[in-house]
Amino acid sequence: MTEASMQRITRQRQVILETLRNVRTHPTADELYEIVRKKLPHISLGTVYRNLDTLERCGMALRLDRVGNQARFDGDTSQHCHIRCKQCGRVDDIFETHAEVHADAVVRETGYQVTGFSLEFEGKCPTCKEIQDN
Amino acid sequence: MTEASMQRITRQRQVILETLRNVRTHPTADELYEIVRKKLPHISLGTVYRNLDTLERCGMALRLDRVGNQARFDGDTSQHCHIRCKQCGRVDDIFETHAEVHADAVVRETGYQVTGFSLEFEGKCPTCKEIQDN
DNA sequence: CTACTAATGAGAACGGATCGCAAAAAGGAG
DNA sequence: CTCCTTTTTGCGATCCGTTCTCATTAGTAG
Ligand SMILES: [Zn+2]
Ligand SMILES: [Zn+2]
Ligand SMILES: [Zn+2]
Ligand SMILES: [Zn+2]
Repeated sequence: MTEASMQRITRQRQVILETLRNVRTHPTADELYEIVRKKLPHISLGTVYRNLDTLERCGMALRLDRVGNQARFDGDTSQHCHIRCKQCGRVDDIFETHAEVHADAVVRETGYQVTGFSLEFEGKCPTCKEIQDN
Repeated sequence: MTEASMQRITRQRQVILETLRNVRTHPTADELYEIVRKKLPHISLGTVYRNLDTLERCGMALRLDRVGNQARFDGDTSQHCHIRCKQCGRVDDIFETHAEVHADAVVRETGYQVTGFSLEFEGKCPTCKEIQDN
C-alpha cells in the first residue's frame, strides 16, 4: 500500500502525516495528538493511533518500537538510526552510521533468515547532561 | 546493589533467578511465572515482576526492552546481542558479534554522552522458515 | 526465643493501545 | 446535483501488561 493507493485521503490523515513530517522529536501518539488537536480540535486519540498504524503499513512512517514504555513514531523513513536519552526519553537521529555490521555471519550462527537489524544508541542528552553538571 | 547486598534471600527470589539462568528462551514475566509455579505453586505474578525488577537493578538480569509488546528477560548478563523472529517472537542469542560500532563518532554528531548501544537483529527463525516453506 | 523490617500474595488500579459500533465523510455513478 | 457504497471517524468500552496497595508472612540479627 502506497500513498497513492490509500483509499481515502481524509483531512485527519493529511494533518497527521504533515505534522509527523514537520517534527523532529519522534513523538508518541499522544504527543502527536496534542499537536494535531491545534488544527483539528475534535480529532480523537483513536484516530491518531489508527492512522499511524495505516501510515506505517504504507511505509510512510516508522514505529520506533517501545523506546521507553510508549511507542514513538518517525515521519522520516530514510535509513538512519537513533539515540535515546536514558533520563528524559528524548530521541534524536543519527544519520551517519559509524558501524559495520555483517548479517551473513549471523545467518550462519543462528540459522535465521535475517531481514534486518537495528542499532540504537543510548546515553544522556546535552540538556540532561547540563542539568546534572549544575 | 549486588547479590551479596540483597537484604533477604527468599525462596521465591532464589527460584526465580535459578529458573531464569537455566532457560535459554528469554522468557516474558508470565512465561517465567508459569515455570516457577511448578516449584512454588502459590507464588504470585506480582512477585515475579518485583524480583525481575530487583534482579535487574542488581545487575543480575537483563530486561530486553521493546521485543514485541511484552518485556523479555535474560539471566545471562554477559555481552551478547539478540535476534528476534518477526513471526513468532522467539529470541535467540548471538555471541559472536560481527559488527564494529564507533560510539565516539556518535558523540561528535549528537552531543550526547553515550553510555552504550544495542544491536538487535530480526528475521525469521528456523522453525517459522520451515513452516512457511511447506 | 523476640523484634524489626523486607518481601510476599491477592487483588485493585493504572496506562497505553485496540476494538465495536453508530454516525459522518469520501468518492463514484448517473 | 442526488443516491449509493465503502471507508473513516469519534467516542466509549475493553484489553492486557505492569505496577501499586496493604495486610500478612517470613528472613535475619541479636
Ligand atoms: Zn535527556
Ligand atoms: Zn528518526
Ligand atoms: Zn519464529
Ligand atoms: Zn540473551
